[in-house]
Amino acid sequence: MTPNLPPKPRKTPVQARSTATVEAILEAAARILETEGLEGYTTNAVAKRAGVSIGSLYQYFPNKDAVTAALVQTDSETMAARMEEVSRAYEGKPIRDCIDALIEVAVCHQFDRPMLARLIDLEEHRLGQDFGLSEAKQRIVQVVRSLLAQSGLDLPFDLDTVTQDVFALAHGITDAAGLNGETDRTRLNARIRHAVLSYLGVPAS
Amino acid sequence: MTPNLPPKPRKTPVQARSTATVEAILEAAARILETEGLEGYTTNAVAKRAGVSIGSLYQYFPNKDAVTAALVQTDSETMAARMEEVSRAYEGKPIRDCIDALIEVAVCHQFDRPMLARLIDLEEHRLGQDFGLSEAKQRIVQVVRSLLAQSGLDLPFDLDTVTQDVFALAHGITDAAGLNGETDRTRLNARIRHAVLSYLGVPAS
DNA sequence: CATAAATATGAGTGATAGCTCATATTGAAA
DNA sequence: TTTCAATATGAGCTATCACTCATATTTATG
Repeated sequence: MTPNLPPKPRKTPVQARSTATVEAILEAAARILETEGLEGYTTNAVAKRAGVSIGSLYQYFPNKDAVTAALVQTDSETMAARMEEVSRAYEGKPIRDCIDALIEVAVCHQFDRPMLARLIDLEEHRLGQDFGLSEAKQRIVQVVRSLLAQSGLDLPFDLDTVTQDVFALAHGITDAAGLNGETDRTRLNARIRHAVLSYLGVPAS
Repeated sequence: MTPNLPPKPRKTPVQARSTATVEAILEAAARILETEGLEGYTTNAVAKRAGVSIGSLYQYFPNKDAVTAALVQTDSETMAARMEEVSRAYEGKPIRDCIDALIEVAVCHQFDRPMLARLIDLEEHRLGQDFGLSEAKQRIVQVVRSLLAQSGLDLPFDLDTVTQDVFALAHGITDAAGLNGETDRTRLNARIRHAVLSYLGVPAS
């Protein structure tokens, strides 16, 4: 049986040409979400802005959600890589400095493209775990979790809760600042730093 | 000139019947956003769940965005009223208690319907100020702003920044908890309380 | 060059969403 | 009861969106 089920239409790019096409599509998707929001986020619009035909898009992505999922995944993996790098670079150094650097990364990630970050977050939840999205996200959490575990701090709640809350409050503050049109990143860093350190109970320097 | 521009088709309900219709529509809209998300949020679906015809919906709302805007506005006004009530009730009492009560209100507002709260927030920003949404939101902010102003606390940043950040971090923590499927509201309150009080520099009790 | 695989194209298709409008029903005032 | 405004109805129009497919072009390889 299984006569001719159209075999999951997603070719893997092998030539440089098609790799560029896929990259252009993902970049276009990001830019459209950023500037037009979900309403303007159509596959035809993405293809057009990427400078490729709609047919090309569907050669590499079986459907629209797959484009979104790829965007989310790329985004998460970039973030994970940066945070792991910072974590390595600050090994042995004071925790305050490491937290500062991590905040810098996180803020940079969502502050100058607030709408995009927000919508990626939304779509990530909508798509759920069914697309294998969670792996990179867990690596991100793990960086902070183990940093806190090794810190010797007397945490106000259990380790997982504190980890989640630190992310969440930093996320919340950044989100609000971004949507509010703020531009002073240094100032934003200072505020998040204050919020995080005081939540953790790190004594003032 | 101006021959017969279809005069902004929005009737104001005058009989009890139509008031009930409008309420049913808004309630249905909320429930659909909560359970189906933006994908299932169509005017036809809203009308169906409200138990009215699609034509009735368009008698009272000129378009889909107007339904959303009304939902947002109702939501904001409920929130504003509750916070103002708490603010009045706790006048003269210790600021810690008032903050607790305000957190209770805020958490209650978005914790048990996290998806709805999230999407309302998103749509609110998408619609922008063009719908006169901001008035109730400003009242909400004002409650906390004046509470802080009268507190005599030595704030870590300027008043408006602190106000915004307190909202944002509480919002972030609640959002994450809600999406994470947590159910223990008391515990969540404690965490937000800790985050807010330590951010504000209120000494431990 | 020859050939086949990889890649690109874009008009077209089916489904659905927002919204209209002609008509029907209900309620209130006289 | 008569009459008219208020309210309700839902089939159907139009636009748009996700997605397909037959065809054309480009590249790799021998």
